[in-house]
Amino acid sequence: MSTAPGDPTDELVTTVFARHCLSRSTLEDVAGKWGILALLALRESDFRFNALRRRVEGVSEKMLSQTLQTLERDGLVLREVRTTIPPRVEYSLTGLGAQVAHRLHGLADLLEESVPQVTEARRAYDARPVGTGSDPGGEQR
Amino acid sequence: MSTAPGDPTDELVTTVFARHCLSRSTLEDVAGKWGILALLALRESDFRFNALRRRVEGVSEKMLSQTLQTLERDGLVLREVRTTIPPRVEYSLTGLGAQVAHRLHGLADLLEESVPQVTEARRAYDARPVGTGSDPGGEQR
DNA sequence: CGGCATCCATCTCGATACTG
DNA sequence: CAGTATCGAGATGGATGCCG
Repeated sequence: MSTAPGDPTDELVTTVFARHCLSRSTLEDVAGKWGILALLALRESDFRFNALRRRVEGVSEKMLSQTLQTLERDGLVLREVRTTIPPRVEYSLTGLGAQVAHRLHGLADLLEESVPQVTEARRAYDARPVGTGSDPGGEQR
Repeated sequence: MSTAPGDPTDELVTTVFARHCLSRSTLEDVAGKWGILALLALRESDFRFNALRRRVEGVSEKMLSQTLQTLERDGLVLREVRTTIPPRVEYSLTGLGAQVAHRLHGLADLLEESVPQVTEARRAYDARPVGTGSDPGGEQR
């Protein structure tokens, strides 16, 4: 009984809802506070560490480093080191990373376009007094 | 100089990288640990609170409540209350929410398919000793 | 330059308890 | 059933110092 009763049964059979599924942990790695932004940035071009840090406003050295390690571990980001002085480390997307980033770009794009809608929705939400009495049915049982 | 030198200049002109852009805050609302899962679940069907809670494994009452409030405020989720006894609250996607959820579904789907790749990538990453000497160029400058 | 290690302030999250 | 309130644990993020 893994599907809800009356489920329209679209083709979404993923198990991201499952607690310990790897796809869910990957999803969290990607979607964490900085994962999306890092992937989107790398979609524009390869970056060296500090350049990437500048591109993603507000990220700390620590969190960017940690985020990139996670993404590298998941096989989404490639890290190339040149042990020169000064060092030079280039980050880029792997094939899989590019596919993920492509999807994220679609999402970010949509949200960008929807800024006016979201702004209005927030305004309306914040403006409403208290019990917005949406109480259509009176079935008391 | 908002674009990196040598930028291929694809059409991604969003400002999600900017610290205080509304699209970025919305992105964080959506992509937070539970936002994605809630939206994906609601894509399957409408849900009442506890049913949704069961669908999204591991979410606490508090976080689900908080997540839904945020999504409602952003205009992605609709909340319908029936003040009967016992109370009955239905959650569903708005038009915008459905668009967002559609994108997220694509992402989740991709990650599902990529489970083997990610598994292997993690294994390889964890197995490697230390300095995976990728040091192609010796340009010391 | 590109890190990692440590300390420390803060914020988020989750379990529990309580309300309508 | 559908939440809110509270509190402790852990994650997050900044500052600083060190290393290759």
